[in-house]
Amino acid sequence: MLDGMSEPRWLDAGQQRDWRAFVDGSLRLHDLMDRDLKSKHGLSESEYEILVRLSEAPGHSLRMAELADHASQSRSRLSHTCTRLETKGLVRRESCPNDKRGVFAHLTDEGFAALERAARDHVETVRDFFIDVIDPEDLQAIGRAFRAVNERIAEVR
Amino acid sequence: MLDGMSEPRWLDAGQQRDWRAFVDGSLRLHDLMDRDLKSKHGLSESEYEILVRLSEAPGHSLRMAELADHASQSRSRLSHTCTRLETKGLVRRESCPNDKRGVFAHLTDEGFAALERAARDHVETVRDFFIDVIDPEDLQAIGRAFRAVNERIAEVR
DNA sequence: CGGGAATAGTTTAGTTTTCAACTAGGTTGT
DNA sequence: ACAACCTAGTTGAAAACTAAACTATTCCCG
Repeated sequence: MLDGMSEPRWLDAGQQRDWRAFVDGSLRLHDLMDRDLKSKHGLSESEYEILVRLSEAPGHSLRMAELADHASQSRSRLSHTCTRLETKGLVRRESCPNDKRGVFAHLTDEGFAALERAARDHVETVRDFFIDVIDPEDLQAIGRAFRAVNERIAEVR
Repeated sequence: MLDGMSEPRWLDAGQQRDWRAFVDGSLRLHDLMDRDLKSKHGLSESEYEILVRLSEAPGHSLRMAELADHASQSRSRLSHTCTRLETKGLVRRESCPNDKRGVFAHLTDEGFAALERAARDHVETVRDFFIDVIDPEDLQAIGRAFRAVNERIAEVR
């Protein structure tokens, strides 16, 4: 019975409360991290995230599409952000020899150094507002849960 | 020994993995919810959130500062968003009699109707990509954890 | 009371993000 | 080989967001 009019399956009180806690918490947490990185290192959270992913890639470089994927950003957004990072001298773009459409984003030494400095402070903030206020068991639950969420989202795109 | 040079307390592998799962998951989830609400109802996630909080307030209205707080938005952002919602006819602003600096944001009937329509679809998406893929125990852990995060963040502001 | 500090909210300007259009190179099928 | 289609990435304009300055009111305290 395909029925657009039927009552939706509303969340129960507990589910509602937990979902809301997540929505609020994640908004505030991202906001906090963003301000913190900006004020101390002049990097937005999304710029930071790009540097992190590049630093973990073999040769400190990654194709744009892959990087967009790892950093959970749209390609368009990544293009703009990379332009910014390039003018700051933290990233360099070079075209891919095999596929002439392709572009590699490459973390510069200066970029790596900037990331190292930022990461030291960032990890303290992550601890202070996230890790250290959460029961270790609950942290593992968060890991399990969000890995499942990521898998589910990956299915539809 | 207040020492800016000492090694930071890096996260262990598991903490790192769980923190990352959350960062990615929350970015993708917010992105998904935003697109979903926009395409089906022409509302951004933050507009939706404002309507929700107003709908729960006594008399469907709330002082701007309170609303900003409930919706985890800056006051500036709320002002802009409210202007938009007002031109859409979903919200009305009226000045506060007691405190002449103050402004009440009030959900219009049209706004309430729009929210009801949006909420029906939204809850399905929340289930589909969040509630239904998470073990109920883990969901409760998320609730506990993010309530703690919110409390910690509230301390510093 | 009166003056300085604090609070509520808006506005302006600058930056970032989104959306859709676009360029260009690759792939497939005939 | 070529036409149709797909993929990679960029761009430009519009929309949304941020930060800081600003207006107006209220609070606090000598």
